[in-house]
Amino acid sequence: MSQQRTGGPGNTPGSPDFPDLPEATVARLPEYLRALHALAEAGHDTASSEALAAAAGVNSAKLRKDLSHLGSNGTRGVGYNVDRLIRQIEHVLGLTVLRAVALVGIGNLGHALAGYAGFANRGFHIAALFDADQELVGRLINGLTVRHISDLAATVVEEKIAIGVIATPAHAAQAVADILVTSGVTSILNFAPCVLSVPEGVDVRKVDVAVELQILSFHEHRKAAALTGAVTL
Amino acid sequence: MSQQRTGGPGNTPGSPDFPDLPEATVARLPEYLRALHALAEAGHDTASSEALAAAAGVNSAKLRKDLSHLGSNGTRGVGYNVDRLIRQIEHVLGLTVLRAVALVGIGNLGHALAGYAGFANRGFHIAALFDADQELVGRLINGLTVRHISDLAATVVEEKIAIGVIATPAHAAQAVADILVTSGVTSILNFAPCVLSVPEGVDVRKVDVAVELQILSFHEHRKAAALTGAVTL
DNA sequence: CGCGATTTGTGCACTCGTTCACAAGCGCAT
DNA sequence: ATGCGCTTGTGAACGAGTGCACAAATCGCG
Repeated sequence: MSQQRTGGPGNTPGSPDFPDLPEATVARLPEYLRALHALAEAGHDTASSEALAAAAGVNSAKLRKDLSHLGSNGTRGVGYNVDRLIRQIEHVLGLTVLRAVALVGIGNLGHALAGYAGFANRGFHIAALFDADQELVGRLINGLTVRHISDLAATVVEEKIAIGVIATPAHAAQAVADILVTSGVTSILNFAPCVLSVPEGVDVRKVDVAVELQILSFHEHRKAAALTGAVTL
Repeated sequence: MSQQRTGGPGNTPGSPDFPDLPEATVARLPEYLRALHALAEAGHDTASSEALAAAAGVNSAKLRKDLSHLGSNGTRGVGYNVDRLIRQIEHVLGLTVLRAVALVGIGNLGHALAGYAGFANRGFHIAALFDADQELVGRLINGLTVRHISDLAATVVEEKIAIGVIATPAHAAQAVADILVTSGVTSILNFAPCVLSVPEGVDVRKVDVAVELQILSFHEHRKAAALTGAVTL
C-alpha cells in the first residue's frame, strides 16, 4: 500500500529501492532474522558477523557478503546493530506490512497450520480457512470459521489475500492453485506432493515432509554402506 | 541389515555399491520417485526423460544427467522403464527397508505429523511418539501411545530408530536433539525454528514454514515494487 | 536388411554460489 | 593524538550446478 520512497540513509541511487538479491541470499535472510531476534532477546544490542553467523548456522564470510548486498550495515571493529539490522531485513523481506494468508485444505496438516502461532509472530495473518468438505465448513478453528472452497475467489479479493497455502491432497491441489491464481494470488506455498503449474509471475514454494525424510534416508543408507565398506577393507 | 553386494547388472566396479551423488541430485530423486509413481498409476510402463521431467517439474537435461549418475537406465529411442527406475531410485535412497521414525513433540504440528499418511506410503514407519507434557503421555494417537520423553533414549535403541523428527518448541529442540544423538540417531528432521548443533556424522534437515512464507513475502514485495517502479517511469 | 525417427547420455561453456584472505575502517587505551 | 586490535566489506580463486547441443544407440517399418 504505502510505497515509500527511499527516505533512509545513503542508498545506491539508480535502483529504486531494491537491489536484486541473489536467490540464495534471500533464502537465508529469514534465518538471519530469526537469529537476530534471539540475540535481541538475549540482551545483545550489537553482534559481530561471527556471532550472528553462529546463531544462524552459516559461515561468517557468507553472512557478511549477504548483508553487504543490502547496503552496508555494520560498523568495523564493532559489529552490526541488532535492532537496526532487524528493521532492515524486515523491510527488505516486505514484512513491514502484515500479509494476509489463505489456508486451503483443513485436514490433518491444515488444521495444525491454522493453529500455528509462528504465523502471527512472524509477519503473517491467516485471514481465512477453506475446505471442500461440507462437514468441515462452518467449524471454528482458532477463532476462524472454515468456509467452503467455492467462496475462495471472492474472499481472496475481499480480504486482499496475497499468499495462498495449499494443504489439500495432491489430486485437489492444481484446481485450488488455479482458483488462487485466477483470484489474483501471486505467491503459493504448496504442501501437497505434486507439481503445480502456474503462469509466469506466480511464485510457488513447496514443502514435502516425505521428500525431506527420503533425503535423510539416502544419507543413512550411505553412512551404513560406508561402514560396511570400511569393514570389508 | 542385509547389505547385499552388487548382484545387479553392469555396475561400475571400484566403488562398493555407491557413487557419490551430487547433493542437488539427491534432493531431486524423491521428486522423481513421486512423479514415477504417478506415471505408473496412470498406466505408463515407460516414460521419456521429457515426460518424466515435466511430471517432476524440472529440465529434461537435468533429469537425464541426474539419472545417469546412478548408472545408465534408459533405452535410447524408447525412454525409461518406469518400474525398473522406481526400484532403482528406491534402492539408492535406501527405501528398501522400512525406516523407523521417532516423533518428538506432540503439539499442533506433531499431532498432524503423527496422523500423516504420507509417512507410511513412502517408506517410513512412525515407531513412537514422545512429549514432555504428562498431560499428553498415555494418549492414543493414530494407534500409537504417547510416551514421556524420558523413555526416548531406551526406545530409540529398542526399536532401532534411525530418524528423529523434532516438532517441539524451539527452546526444547536442542535438548531433544542431544538425547537423540546420544541414543544413536544419526538423522534428524527439525521443525523447530532454531539451529541444532550436532556432532559430525549426524545429518540435520530443517523445515520452517515461516521461513518459506518470508521468502514468498520478499518476492511479493519485489513484484509490487517493480509495478510501482514501472508506473514511475 | 537398412534407414529414419526418436531418445538417451554427455562434453562443454556458463552462471551462480561459496570461501579465503586481506585491505580499509572504526573505537579505545594510552 | 597516535597506534593497536578488532571487525567489516570485498576482490579473486574456486567449486558446484545448469543447460545446450550433439553424437551414439535403439526401435520400428518398409
